[in-house]
Amino acid sequence: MQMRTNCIKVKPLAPASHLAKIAFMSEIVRKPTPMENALRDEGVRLTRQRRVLLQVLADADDHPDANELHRRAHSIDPKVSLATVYRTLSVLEGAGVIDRHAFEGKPARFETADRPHHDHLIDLETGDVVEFRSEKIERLQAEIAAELGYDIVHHRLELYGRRKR
Amino acid sequence: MQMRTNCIKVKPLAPASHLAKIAFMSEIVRKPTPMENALRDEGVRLTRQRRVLLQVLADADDHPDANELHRRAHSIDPKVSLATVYRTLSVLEGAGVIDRHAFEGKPARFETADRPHHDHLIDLETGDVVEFRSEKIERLQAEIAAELGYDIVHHRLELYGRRKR
DNA sequence: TTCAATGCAAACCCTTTGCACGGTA
DNA sequence: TACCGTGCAAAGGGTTTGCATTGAA
Repeated sequence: MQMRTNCIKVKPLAPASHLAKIAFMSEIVRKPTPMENALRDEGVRLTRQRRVLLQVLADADDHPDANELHRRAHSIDPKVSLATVYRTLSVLEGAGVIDRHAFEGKPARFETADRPHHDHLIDLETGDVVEFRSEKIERLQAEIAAELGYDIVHHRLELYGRRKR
Repeated sequence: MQMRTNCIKVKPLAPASHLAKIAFMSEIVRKPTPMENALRDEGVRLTRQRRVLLQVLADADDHPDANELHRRAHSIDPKVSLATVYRTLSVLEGAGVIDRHAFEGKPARFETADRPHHDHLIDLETGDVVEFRSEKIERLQAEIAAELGYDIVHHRLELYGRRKR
């Protein structure tokens, strides 16, 4: 999801032997992503670890958990620890740039919050997550809460199912 | 919730000094509750600990967690351990006589499954749980899952809110 | 009498935290 | 340079499990 392809500005046709140097340069000239800006707005430092995690999150389209995010980040840069992944995830959640989902008592799974609100259907066999959105359900939820005398702060709707065959 | 008052058959006006004996007798003559029958149908033994937990669950109307259930059961009979509470809760869940809810990554909370399906609104300030049911939402959920090519096995709808004032 | 169920404590899993060091602003 | 963020390992909270013992059937 979300094209974060590469805004990396590199001379085309650079010889392979210069890759390391180019990668280093790209760190400098790349324009800040929306998530990076959000972090800056939070007044927190933009460390190498956080940049890597941001990258991994932007590339993910499968709602990974903290462990999986660490695995991916660590494979890009071994200097990313699991503790930092957790700490950064909290910061990002606080900044509103990612959403945390606690499906069925399982470890929390994360996704970037760059798309409009939606709910989830979880495939019980594969763990796959399908996203959907229903205006009608959203409206009904608000009505119900109002009737019960509450203001909704947030809500969760999860469907657990098996693929029809 | 649910009247489990007492099907205990005891001579009325029994002197207080005989309470212990009467309690013992009531164990014998009390007719089995639906939950006890469900356990028997599962082919598991009906131990003292399980009877106590069943009792506590039947009396609860506040969606207690395992720890709280243990506290209550233990105050009735100190010979109920937390491990047994967890083990029995699993058995009961398997037998379909209780429902387990994992609200917001918090410890699981339980309720008897003797009433029709309903969803929950959680008061973010007090942790109170309000139950509700919406046929419309139920129907919409089924439609959505079908459109996505899935059969719903179960679902969760939780509203998190703050009391209006 | 048998073997499922128990209590206890240790183990588990996910997540958070204390501390001394390291790197961003 | 200041001090926030880090890695590491230890601690935390909820839940499960191995094992010898108990007790329901």
